[in-house]
Amino acid sequence: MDLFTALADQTRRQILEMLAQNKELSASEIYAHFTISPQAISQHLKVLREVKLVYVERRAQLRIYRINTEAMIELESWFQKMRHYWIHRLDALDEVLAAEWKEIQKNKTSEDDVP
Amino acid sequence: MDLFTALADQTRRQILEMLAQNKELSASEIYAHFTISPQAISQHLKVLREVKLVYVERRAQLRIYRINTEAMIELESWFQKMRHYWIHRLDALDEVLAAEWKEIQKNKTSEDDVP
DNA sequence: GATTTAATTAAGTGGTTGCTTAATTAAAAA
DNA sequence: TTTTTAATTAAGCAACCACTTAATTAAATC
Repeated sequence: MDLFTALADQTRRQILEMLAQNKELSASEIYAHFTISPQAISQHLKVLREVKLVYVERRAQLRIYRINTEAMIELESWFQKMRHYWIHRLDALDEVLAAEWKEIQKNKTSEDDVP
Repeated sequence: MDLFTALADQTRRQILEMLAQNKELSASEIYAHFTISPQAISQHLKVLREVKLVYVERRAQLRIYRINTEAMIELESWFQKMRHYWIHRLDALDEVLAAEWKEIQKNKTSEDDVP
């Protein structure tokens, strides 16, 4: 089970999205958002723990989960590497820059408003 | 089969890496780099076609493959969205920026040498 | 037309996966 | 101490997945 495989499942992606938006969540808080069984969620959380996309802290009977942002950045770095590859293909420079520019503009306007 | 699921397999990631570095490759050129059977590679290429991570052109008996960079950018945008989430959590701002800064510096030094 | 080349599709299979229900463990509350 | 709460682990299963070999399709070459 590697990082990319862990991301293949939509439920797990949704869990990560929740954890990206919240400092920490207990297992109960996480599975309250799903219709599938708590045991199924627990299995997904186990996968995420094993690939270190999340951390868990035992707090009495609570299991508190947090996202590992460094692992997320590591995943993202693969896409940056890929972009680097095709950007540095001289044959594709013009068309690639145009497509990227369009996408970067779309994302950049919301990312620059860091307080 | 969605974009993330297509990326779960290492062989498919390797195919995409090859296509990111080359304008186009025939199926034969692709599977020449692997020890698994050509039929297995063909099945992986089919997955990549179905989720539109690659394009294929019939050129006589050749099947010429190219990467769809826009789909790659779409995938990457999910990570950008996730980063946006945790950056905008006020509780995590300090520690997150530190981890990100370290990673961005690592990637930025190689990405700025666009010719 | 027969043979070769390029590639895909078909069929089969052992292992994995995402779900379920059942059972267990750990801690708090009564 | 018993009951409740929180969560995980165990067991089961149908569907899926990544591989294989076999067969087929399409185009070029002889």
